[in-house]
Amino acid sequence: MTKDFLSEAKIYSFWEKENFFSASPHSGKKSFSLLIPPPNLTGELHLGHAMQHSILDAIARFKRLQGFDVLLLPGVDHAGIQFEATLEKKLQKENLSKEKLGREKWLAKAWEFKEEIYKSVSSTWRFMGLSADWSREVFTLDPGGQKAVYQQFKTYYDAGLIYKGPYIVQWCPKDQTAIEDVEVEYEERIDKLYFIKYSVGQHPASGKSGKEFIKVATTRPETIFADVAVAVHPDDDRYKNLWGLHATLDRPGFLEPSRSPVSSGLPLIRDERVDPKFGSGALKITPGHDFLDYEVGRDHKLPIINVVNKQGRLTEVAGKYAGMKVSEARTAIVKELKEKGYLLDEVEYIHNVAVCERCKSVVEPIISEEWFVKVGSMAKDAIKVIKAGKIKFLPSNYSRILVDWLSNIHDWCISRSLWWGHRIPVWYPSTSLRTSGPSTSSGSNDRVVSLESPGKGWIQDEQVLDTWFSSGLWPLSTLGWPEEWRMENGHRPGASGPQGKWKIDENTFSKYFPWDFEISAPEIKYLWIARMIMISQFLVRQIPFKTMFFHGMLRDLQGRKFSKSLGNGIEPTYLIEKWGVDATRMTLYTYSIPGRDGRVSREILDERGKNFRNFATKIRNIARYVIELKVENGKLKVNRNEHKDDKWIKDELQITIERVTTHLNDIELHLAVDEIYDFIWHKFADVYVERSKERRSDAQPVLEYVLRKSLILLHPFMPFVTEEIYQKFEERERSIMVEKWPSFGKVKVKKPV
RNA sequence: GGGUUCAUAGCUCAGUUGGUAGAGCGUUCGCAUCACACGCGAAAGGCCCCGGGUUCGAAUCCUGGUGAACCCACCA
Repeated sequence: MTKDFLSEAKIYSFWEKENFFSASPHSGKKSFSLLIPPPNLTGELHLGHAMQHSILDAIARFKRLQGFDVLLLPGVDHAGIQFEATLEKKLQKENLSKEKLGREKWLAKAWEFKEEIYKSVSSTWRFMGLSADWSREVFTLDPGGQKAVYQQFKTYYDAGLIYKGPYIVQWCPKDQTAIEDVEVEYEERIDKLYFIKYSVGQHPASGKSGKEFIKVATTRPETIFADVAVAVHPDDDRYKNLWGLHATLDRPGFLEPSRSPVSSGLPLIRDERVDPKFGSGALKITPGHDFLDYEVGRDHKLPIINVVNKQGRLTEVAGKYAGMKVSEARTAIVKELKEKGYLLDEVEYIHNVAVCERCKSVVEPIISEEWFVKVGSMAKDAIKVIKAGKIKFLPSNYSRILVDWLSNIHDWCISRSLWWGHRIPVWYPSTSLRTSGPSTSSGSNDRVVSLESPGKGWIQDEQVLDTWFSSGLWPLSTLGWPEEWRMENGHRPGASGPQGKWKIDENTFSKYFPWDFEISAPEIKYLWIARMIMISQFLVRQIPFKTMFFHGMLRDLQGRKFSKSLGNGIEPTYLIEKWGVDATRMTLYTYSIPGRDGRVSREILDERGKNFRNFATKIRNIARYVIELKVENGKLKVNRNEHKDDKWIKDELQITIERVTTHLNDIELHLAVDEIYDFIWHKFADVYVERSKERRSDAQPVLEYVLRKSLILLHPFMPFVTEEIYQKFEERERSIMVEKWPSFGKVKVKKPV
């Protein structure tokens, strides 16, 4: 760490001590609220976070200087799946596991681990100069958050929007949980496409089975035990002769007797969703393990058979293959098919395989009992407010992108088989089945929705809620909803009001909600942004935020996302340690163009970092020059006849103030940075300061004036250098943070004191 | 398959209502000038992807190509 670091830390603690970051709900000032997207508790903050936080902080500081009562609210997200995966790795090293510890002990470990990670996140925030109101800092699993999430669940439940039911879900055998479509990635892989002989069984016309057979193409021969039909396209002439005969089909004979309930006599069905051009045009229908098949099966009222369990192993349905892993079973079954002559053909086949976004293991479509929210009507309301232009999106085309997605929305699967999260607030009498799972179909009449146990003999649902269920509530829960909200609607909170860090203040909710500004990476526009809009609209009939800013993604030079597995990540601390916080922030602003991705490498970032580090030095030197004479001349004469240079620099300053202000209002920070940089270096320093040397004392008042305004203009972007210089330069003010943002009307040179 | 975005100096990119191109880094030349060598002064470098259209005039608007990237859906 360099010297600069220490002084930055000193400045930061000075600001904190002076309470400059706190919002003041009771002040008469107009409010401006910014909500920090809660980072996932999985480790260090990355470059994208650093950019997000720098943008938020610049706007917060700008608004504060403009005289607003600014609320910049920090918090972190528990990030269920990701957190558990990170913790699991850590526990493995200690030779521990979820199974060994059990739920209670594991949760204690988890909270310890949370604190550990949190410390690093929190220190990075302070390090970057984030002027957040730490007194209001929140965590999704805090008591207040629990209460808010419960209220959300209860509201949906009472409105009849929540149901539990069997559903085909993407199941991650490694993370042992259902994951959402949006959490699934597709990897291109080369696999084999197998053509298997299904013989025509009972031939109703002749009464006996003939030698006829049809070829069925599949990439997953191991699910053959869960077949319940074979489907062809209705117009496919190749199979016309079989329809009229009500033929049934048998799978390869050696597979019997398996314990499959449907072991032979598969019906031949016709369905338009079958692509006659693919493979042989005949598709085996396996509703338990394929999304398309699930739908086809449902529409044809076919049974569902599970042949793959949640551990990714075959069930007893598979007879002698039971217990084998999917991949092992596939090899073994193909071998036997080949030996017995049922494998008609196999070809290499490139296709997309669904993998878990986080752990990259192949996900299994599986039937599971899960909780859902019917979001259809909520989505419609969200579409309405978006279409009405109530929310300003940057870039603007995101409003249509979100509307498109909301228009085709499916019910939201909100249950996850994890421990880290908000446990589903549903209780069952201990006599009934309590776990969610494939075989469970507990009666719905005897369950109770409650945050606390309804009493002895009740057992809580084992699952937790999807992380996004609480993240989607973030704009509300951070401001004390539902207690605060009810208060303002005439209800006093009961004795069981929120505790912990959550502040309840009667003015908070109405003053800061809806949020003035929210920022996000585009990749979570559906997971998070769309849901916040739906949820706010449903629960409080208001939009969650007025301006929604989507920054671009920082990528590597090949355009790839930064990821741990690729090892192409660049930590913000790399830049900070090399060039300082202010320069790092400036570098990041040059990439903060709405919706536009940036390609970076260490070398490229270093170029800019170095440049802005030099810029910081430049300003220090300008200040040194200006201050030199200031000390000598306590009093300065105002020159009556304005020199042409003075007039020029003041005009240039006016233009710069106007442009920087406009660009900040439009959230075009890269342009604002450009303007201020160009003005300070190439106009003020290169021209005015140079020329002032010939008329030094005459120019002094203007030098001081321009420097003072420049520092204020630059402060939102480079908070530390500007404060450092300001402290040396001004004696009467406490901090640059309590200065006034310059206006760009007609400004006269202030009479120097 | 559906959608979005991008194509500007050697590199990474700006360019806000259409009016003969800008930054940073790099390159070349000169300078230890008393705020600053993390600097100062100067210079080279671009049919603004290609074709067509609108216009007095287009990097900027429309259309068609070509190339690149991303998002969504997903084929057994």
